[in-house]
Amino acid sequence: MKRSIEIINYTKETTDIARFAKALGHPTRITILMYLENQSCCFTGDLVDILPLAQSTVSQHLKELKDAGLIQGELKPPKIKYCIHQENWNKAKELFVNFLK
Amino acid sequence: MKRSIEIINYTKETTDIARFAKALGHPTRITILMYLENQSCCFTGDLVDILPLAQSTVSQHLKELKDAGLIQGELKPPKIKYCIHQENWNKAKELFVNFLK
DNA sequence: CAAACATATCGTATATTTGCGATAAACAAA
DNA sequence: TTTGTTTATCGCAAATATACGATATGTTTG
Repeated sequence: MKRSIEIINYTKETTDIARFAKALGHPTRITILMYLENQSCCFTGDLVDILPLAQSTVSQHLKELKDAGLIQGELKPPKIKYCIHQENWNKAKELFVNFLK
Repeated sequence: MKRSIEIINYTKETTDIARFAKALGHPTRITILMYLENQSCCFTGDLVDILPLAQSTVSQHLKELKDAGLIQGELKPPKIKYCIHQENWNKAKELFVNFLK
């Protein structure tokens, strides 16, 4: 897209909140995270079974959650166990609570 | 995009969280909301002065925040005063806190 | 009514997101 | 080593988001 020359210098807090929020900004990803909260952990395949989406699509949503730092994957060959990244989860909570004060 | 025939039936809570999060998923909108939290209210022009973005772009971000229910506009002709929509703001806080427990 | 002002909306260009099927990669088991 | 299992990645298409300038809208003032 056309863009102003100037590059906007947001504060770290601002970009952190926006980054977490963006990752949370899709109902499928919320569903995945709610599932993880209940099960504490799960495999990609479990989610593929639950969600009416292609395996590649689920994998892509997981990647986005991982890139945002909200989940982490642990190798349990040939599967991968995904869990909530508790440290970043707490950080996100702190940011949101403080922001939505 | 290509889509599975099936329409996904997310819970209301899921779509509510995702909708709020999506609106919060851009640093410019976080900046606007932080400004509103400090000033309590402001005019579109104030934000145009602060942000290195075109007036139409700022207006568009405000529309998204309004559509998500996070802010509300009050006519103070010829200006429009924007404030945080406290009721929905609290609702968002509740949803996030509960979700990020 | 005309002019000035503030803001929204339109039209458009580009970037990003979302989804799929196909394929690749990594590992276990035979 | 081959086969099966699981997951990630690639390539593509469609949808949505982001940004801009131009224009429209609504209101006050002269």
